[in-house]
Amino acid sequence: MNKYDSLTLKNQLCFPIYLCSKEIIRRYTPLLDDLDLTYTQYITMMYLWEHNTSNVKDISDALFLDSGTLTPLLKKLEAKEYITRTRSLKDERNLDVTITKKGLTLRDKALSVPCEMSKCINLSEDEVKTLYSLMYKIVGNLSKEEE
Amino acid sequence: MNKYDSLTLKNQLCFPIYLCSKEIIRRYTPLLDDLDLTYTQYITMMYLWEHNTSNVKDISDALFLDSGTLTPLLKKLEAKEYITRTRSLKDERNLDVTITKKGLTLRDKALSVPCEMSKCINLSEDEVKTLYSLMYKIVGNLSKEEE
DNA sequence: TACAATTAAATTGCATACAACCAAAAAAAG
DNA sequence: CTTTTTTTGGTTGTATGCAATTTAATTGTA
Repeated sequence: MNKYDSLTLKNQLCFPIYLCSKEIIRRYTPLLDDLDLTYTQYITMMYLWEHNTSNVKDISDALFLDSGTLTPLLKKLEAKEYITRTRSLKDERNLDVTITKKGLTLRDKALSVPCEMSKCINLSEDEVKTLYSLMYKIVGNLSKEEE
Repeated sequence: MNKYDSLTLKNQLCFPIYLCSKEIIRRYTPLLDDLDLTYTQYITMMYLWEHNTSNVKDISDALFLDSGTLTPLLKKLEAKEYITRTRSLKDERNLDVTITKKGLTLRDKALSVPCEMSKCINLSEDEVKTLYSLMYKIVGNLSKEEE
């Protein structure tokens, strides 16, 4: 026990969270290769599968990604013909992002991914529930402090 | 309840983990500015504060970062004069990474960081313990599958 | 001891991430 | 109805991350 104990890796809570996130995303990669999606593109598609049409701001708010990340990412999804990008007629500042037929089709191919992932994660239902709520609690606490 | 329920953001466990990691790192940034460190550089220094001397492979194993990430990062830490990089005499394939006096001094300046962070995270001791063990459980499960 | 296999870093290429800044459009204020 | 402010996306710059490849050094083997 010494004065620098708080600065050891094994006493960090953030480090395993960081590890966990990285390793999970690394594990997604081969599962998503079939869909020609990266992890970030996958969650973007997931948002669009639920909403069909949206814009950069709403996607940004939902996924906690800024335009510097989203603009090139959405261009890549457009290049793969999973979405379309058009200026809104009502408000030219907005960019309408809409899923295509090809993008919708992808949803069926993606159905096996969540199941495969949860097999890798391999937690009990209770553990998943606990973890889920703790994660959102932290995210909430972090944004609370920020106002 | 429909067939695509497993593909909604709110039913993902991985998404809040990913969010949490990102938001925590974003919160580290201003705290680490004083030390002229990024988050990844910070955990690398943390490892070196404990070990004084190491090499790329051991750092890589400890931090789950590959040489493609570490090589440029260590060069930056060298440029800041926090570490030295020299080829090992015993085995020229190895790169000796050693902390400098300036790098050691940094440790005292860093002492306030963990405390500040845990104030932002704001979880109870029990919650921290639960979360910590669940995170390492997942990391363990993921690497188990990988042999 | 030659030669193959292994190991450690470095390099290359691609995809995030975010801060900081910018430009255009729309809304608010006077 | 101008002028100012705010909002929305885009751009630029810096720093990861990782897969795949390469190079050099060392180890194992016939």
